[in-house]
Amino acid sequence: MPRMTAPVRQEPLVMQLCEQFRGLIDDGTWPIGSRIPGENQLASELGVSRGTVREALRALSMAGLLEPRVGDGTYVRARDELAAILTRDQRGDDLRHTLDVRSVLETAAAIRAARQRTEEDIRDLRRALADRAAADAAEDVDAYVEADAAFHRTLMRACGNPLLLRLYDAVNESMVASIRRTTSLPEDPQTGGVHAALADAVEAGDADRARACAAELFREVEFLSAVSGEPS
Amino acid sequence: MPRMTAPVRQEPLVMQLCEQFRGLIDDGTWPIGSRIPGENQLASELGVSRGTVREALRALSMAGLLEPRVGDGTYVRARDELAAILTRDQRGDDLRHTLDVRSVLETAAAIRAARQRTEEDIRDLRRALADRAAADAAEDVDAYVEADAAFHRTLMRACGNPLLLRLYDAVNESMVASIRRTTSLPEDPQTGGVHAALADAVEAGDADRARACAAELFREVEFLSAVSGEPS
DNA sequence: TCCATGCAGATGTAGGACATATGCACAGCG
DNA sequence: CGCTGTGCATATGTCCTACATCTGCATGGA
Repeated sequence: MPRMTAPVRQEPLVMQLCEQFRGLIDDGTWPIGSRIPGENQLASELGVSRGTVREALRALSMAGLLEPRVGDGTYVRARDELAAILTRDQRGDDLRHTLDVRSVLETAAAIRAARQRTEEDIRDLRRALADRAAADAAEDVDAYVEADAAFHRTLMRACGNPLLLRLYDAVNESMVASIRRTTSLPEDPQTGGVHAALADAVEAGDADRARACAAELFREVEFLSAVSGEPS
Repeated sequence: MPRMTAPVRQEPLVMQLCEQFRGLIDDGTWPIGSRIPGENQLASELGVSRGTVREALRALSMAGLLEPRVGDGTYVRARDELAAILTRDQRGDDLRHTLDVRSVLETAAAIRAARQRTEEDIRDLRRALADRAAADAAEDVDAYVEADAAFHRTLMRACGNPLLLRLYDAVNESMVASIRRTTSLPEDPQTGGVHAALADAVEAGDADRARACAAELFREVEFLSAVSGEPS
C-alpha cells in the first residue's frame, strides 16, 4: 500500500459556498441592503458552475438572509437566520407578543447579569449609558436608538448565556423597524433614570433590584406601546 | 387595450416546491428519518426540471430539515426550522444554557398562564398530569417523557403568547435527546407534587405561586443535571 | 422637462451529460 | 453453509448550454 489517500469526507461545494457567503454577510463585506455580485460573476470568480452558486444562494434566500429580484440582482436582507425566520413568520398582532418575549428575556438576563457580571461588562454598560444620555440631549434619534440598543445588548451579553443573547438578538431584530418608527425625543426623564438604576443594580450584584428595574422598564415601554399603537 | 392579463406576481417555482415539501414534512407524509423520493422522480412527477427540485431540496437541507446522502438518497432530519438551527449550532457545554433558557421561558409562561388560562387549558393540564402520574406508576419511561412534555407544552400554550411557545418548542426539541437519556423512573416523589402545585396555582390564577412552582421545578432539574452531568 | 422605447444584464427554468459515492444482489471462495 | 468481494443500478454532486422573463438604465424623441 503506497499511500492512503485522504479519508476526509469533504463537504459538498454548495455547503462550502454557503458558509463562505454567510461569512461575507456576517462580517459586513456584504452589508445589509446591498446588492451582491451576480450569479455568473460569482461562478466565474469562484471557479464553479452557475448552478452550484445558485443552489447556495437559494439556500440563503430561503433562510431569509438574501432576497433575489428577477431582472435586478440579489440583495442582502438580514444577518441572523433566527431573526429572518421570526420576521418571515410574523403575523399581524405579533408586536405585543414580541415585546413581551423581549421583556422576558431581558428580565432574566438582568438577574443573571447581576450575579456574574465582569468589570468589563460594567464598563461597557456605563459607556452605553453615557452615549444614550448624550444622544438624548442632542436629540439625535439614530444615535439614541443605537446607544439604547447597545445598552440592552450589553446587558444580555453580561448574563453569560449565549443562547439567551442569541434569542434576544433574533427577537430584537425582528422588531427593530417598529422601534425606530415609534421613537421620539426627548425621552421621558424617568426612563433614563430606570436605565441608570438597572446598571447600578447590576454593578452592585443586586439581582432582585435588577429584576425590578428591568420589569419597570418594560412596564413603561408596554404602556407607551399600548397608548400609541392601539387604534381600536 | 382588449384585456389586462393578470397582474399577479407569482412566486417562483422553487419557492412553491419548498412550501410543498415543507408541508409534506410537517404533516408527516414524509416522516422524520424516512427517505424521500429521488430528485429525478420528483422532477418528473411534478413536471419541473431537476435543477429546480434540487434548489428546493438544497434550501431545506441547509435549513436542517433534510439530509442528502450521495449515492443513497435524501432523508428527513427534523420538522422545525428553529430547532434545526439551534441543534446545528449547538456547542459542547450548551446544555446548561439551554436548560436555563427553558426555565426562563417556562417560568414566564407560568405567570402568564395563571392570569389568562381558559377552562380548556385547565382540563388539558389536568389530563396531562394524570397521564404523567399513570406512566410514572407503570414505570413506562417513554409514556412518562411524553406526558411530561405534554404537560409543560400545555402550560406554554396556555400563556397566550405564540412566540413564547414557538421558542420553547425549538429550545425543547434541541434537548429532547438528552431528556430521554437522563430520565429514570420512578421519579422523585416531590417532583410530581410540584407539578400538581403548579397546575393548582395556574387554575387559581395565582401568578406568584405559579412562578414559584416553576422556579422550584427547575431548581430540582438543575440540581439533578449538575449532579449527574458534571464530571469535573 | 418628461416620457416611451430598447438594450444589456439579472434571475428563473429546462434539459442534458458526466463524476462520484452508496446500497444491494450475486457469484465465488473458504 | 457462511463470508467476502465484485459489479451493477441508482442516488446525489457538479458542470454546461440554452432560453424565458423581468428590471434598471440610458437613449432619444415629443
